[in-house]
Amino acid sequence: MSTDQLSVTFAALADPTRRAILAHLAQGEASVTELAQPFAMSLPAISKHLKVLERAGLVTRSREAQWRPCRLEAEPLKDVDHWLTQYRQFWEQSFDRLDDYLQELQAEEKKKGRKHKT
Amino acid sequence: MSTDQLSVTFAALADPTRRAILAHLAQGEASVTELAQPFAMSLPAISKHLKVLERAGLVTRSREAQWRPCRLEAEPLKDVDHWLTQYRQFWEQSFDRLDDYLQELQAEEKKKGRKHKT
DNA sequence: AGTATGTTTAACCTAATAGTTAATTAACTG
DNA sequence: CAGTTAATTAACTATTAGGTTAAACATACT
Repeated sequence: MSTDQLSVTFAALADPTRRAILAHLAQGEASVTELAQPFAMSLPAISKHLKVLERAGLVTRSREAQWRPCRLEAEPLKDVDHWLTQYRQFWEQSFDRLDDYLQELQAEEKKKGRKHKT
Repeated sequence: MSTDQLSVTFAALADPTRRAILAHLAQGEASVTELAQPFAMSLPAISKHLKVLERAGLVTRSREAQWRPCRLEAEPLKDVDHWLTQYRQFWEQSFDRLDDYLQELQAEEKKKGRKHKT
């Protein structure tokens, strides 16, 4: 796996168990066993998933007696949201065909360029 | 890897080479060799990356002589954007402390519940 | 037909993921 | 101190990811 922040975040999100854990944490803090409860999966497996989320900065943990309460951290998700902005035009253009037209124009340019070279 | 659509999309995005390819395609269609050019990587490697993007629905390809022009498809990114909405409150709440307060309240509830059980 | 260009497939390697069970650590309880 | 609860670590397994080189395939050009 790549080690840049965005790659680590996307990789962490690429698992339904981990996304379900985040959804749970969106309701507030929770302990590891609480988070594990909905899954047909051993506790160590959940522990590993939490470590992945933690490495991605999506979860932080405190200590409280023998519990490690987990808490959602949204910062990496904000980064994903920001990364997405460069593509928003591609699904928001439907009501305004200009961007679409510009894209096709560029595609045409490319095609012509290639043919000249060949 | 999980096979649900969102997992496949996130997994596809979890690689800087593939994200760079998407960024390139945001400028318009491109052939495989054109896409490969910026990378110190063999053509088959790029071909594999494209297959991953294609499986995720982020790229479609047509045929034109011996070229397979690749085109960006934004639909899966739109899905990611939609998935993100359930977390937007967590980074947009800064100017309005109410959500924050509610979250802490919930965390407190959880804590109390646990202590009663134990 | 033969050659050049663009792309994919095959076969292989290495490292990382996602899971398991069993053992260990940590903290509280009686 | 002995026992219980919460969570992690260790050791192992199977699968997948991401890369390589060499060979094959597809189309166009002369």
